[in-house]
Amino acid sequence: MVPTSSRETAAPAAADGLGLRELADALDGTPAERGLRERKKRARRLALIDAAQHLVTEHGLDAVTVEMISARAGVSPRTFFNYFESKDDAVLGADDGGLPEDVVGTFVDGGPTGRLLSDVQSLVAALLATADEGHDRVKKAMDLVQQEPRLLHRHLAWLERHQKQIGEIFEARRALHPFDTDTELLTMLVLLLLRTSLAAWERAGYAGRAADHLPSAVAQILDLAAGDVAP
Amino acid sequence: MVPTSSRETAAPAAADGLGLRELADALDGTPAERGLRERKKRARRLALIDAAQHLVTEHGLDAVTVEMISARAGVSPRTFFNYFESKDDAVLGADDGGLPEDVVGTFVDGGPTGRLLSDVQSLVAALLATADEGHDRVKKAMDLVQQEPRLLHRHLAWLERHQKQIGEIFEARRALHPFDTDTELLTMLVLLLLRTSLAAWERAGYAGRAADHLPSAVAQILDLAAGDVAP
DNA sequence: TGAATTTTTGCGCGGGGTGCAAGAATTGAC
DNA sequence: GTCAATTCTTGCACCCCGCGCAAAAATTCA
Repeated sequence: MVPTSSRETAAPAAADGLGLRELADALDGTPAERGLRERKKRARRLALIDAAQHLVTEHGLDAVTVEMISARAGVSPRTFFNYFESKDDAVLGADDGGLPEDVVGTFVDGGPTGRLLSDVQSLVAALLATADEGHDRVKKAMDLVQQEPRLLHRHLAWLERHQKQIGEIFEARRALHPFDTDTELLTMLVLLLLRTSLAAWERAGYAGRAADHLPSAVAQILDLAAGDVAP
Repeated sequence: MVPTSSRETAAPAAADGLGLRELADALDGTPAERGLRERKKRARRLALIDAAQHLVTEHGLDAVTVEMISARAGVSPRTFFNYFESKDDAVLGADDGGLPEDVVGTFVDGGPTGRLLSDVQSLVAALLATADEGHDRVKKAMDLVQQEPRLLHRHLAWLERHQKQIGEIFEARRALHPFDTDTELLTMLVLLLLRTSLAAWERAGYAGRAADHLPSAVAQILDLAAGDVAP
């Protein structure tokens, strides 16, 4: 449940020179985990995601069973459900991550720009930043969503999970810096910006970072509005 | 699969005076169906929706099984799946309906206003109009979505089903009257407007028609944009 | 090394959803 | 009204998802 922030990956990680380092890398590629248990857990999780993504790209979502995935990952089917709530979650490697506290704080305090749309943009940018950490797994997940539209609803599942948090963030800001926009609408706006940015990122062949495509999405909304009020 | 347009309901339907009329009304409330078969089918469908909605409001979504629903509706569990693809569809009474051809035609031809946002608004209004036809069933569905957020993803499921059609509509218009906005973004915008309007309608206690709350949603977007470009 | 804790795994079960073929009901022709 | 064609329902068998439970295996800590 705790957001397994993959910050460690990019961190300096000065050599805590143990012979276990090699094992850790062999298992996973992610160094500097606290213990054998944690490393194995992480390794299994990634193995399951990889297995799921491989199998689905090859045979299609419906032809792949949890049994196949767990077999390919070398664990029992029952164990699969210790790691994921559903097959779809494994395919997408649902990492969550949540919003960083500092970003939330700034937003609630009426920042960073003081303009609501732009500040929502900063929230979405923070969300998209987690996509960049996810290496190829996120990209593969994107491709799979494209290939299997049925997976699209997981975006909403994600929203549902964070709906409350996001709603509270908006309410907190509203209390300090009143605005008229419905919380409902803003929540959907977050989803819209996420989807649009990720789609554009995908169309660009995953060049650069996902958040690079956010400004364009926002600009399109501004254009849309400008074109409507003053044709 | 064919959208069971509820146009017949409003149609003049000159009396094809059979004694069966009473039976039809007893079964359903909707007069003037073509044959016994069609009427029974409609009656069963509505019975299943009512059963599902009743049971779910009473016991919660997860405590209700397809078996219960079909038992309450007086059909076999197997028959349930002749009418709905999933339990959720029955609960929401997924009626679809699709977009009326004339509305689509006008939109593709660059109408009705020539301003993209406003014209998207007309599409959403047409979609919302079908919600008004649905009497209480739609309202109940809305309440249930509120009560069981897990049902929310059916909005997206709906989108998935029509994504292609909607995308094509946008592309068709783009061919005649070029614009820059991503099809992706517009599709999500439709969803955003739908959700926001329905939510507002619900907050208003279902007073008036769902589409009445659409302009406010659009206005909020315009405000958002205006506040961002010129604080 | 041995006890405590965590995790995996096998087992069983309820429920969703589908293909199939038999049988019941509706329809249309006569 | 009767009978054949069509359509629909239903029971049956089946696979898969997802979870609770308890035994067994692995890891941690002393």
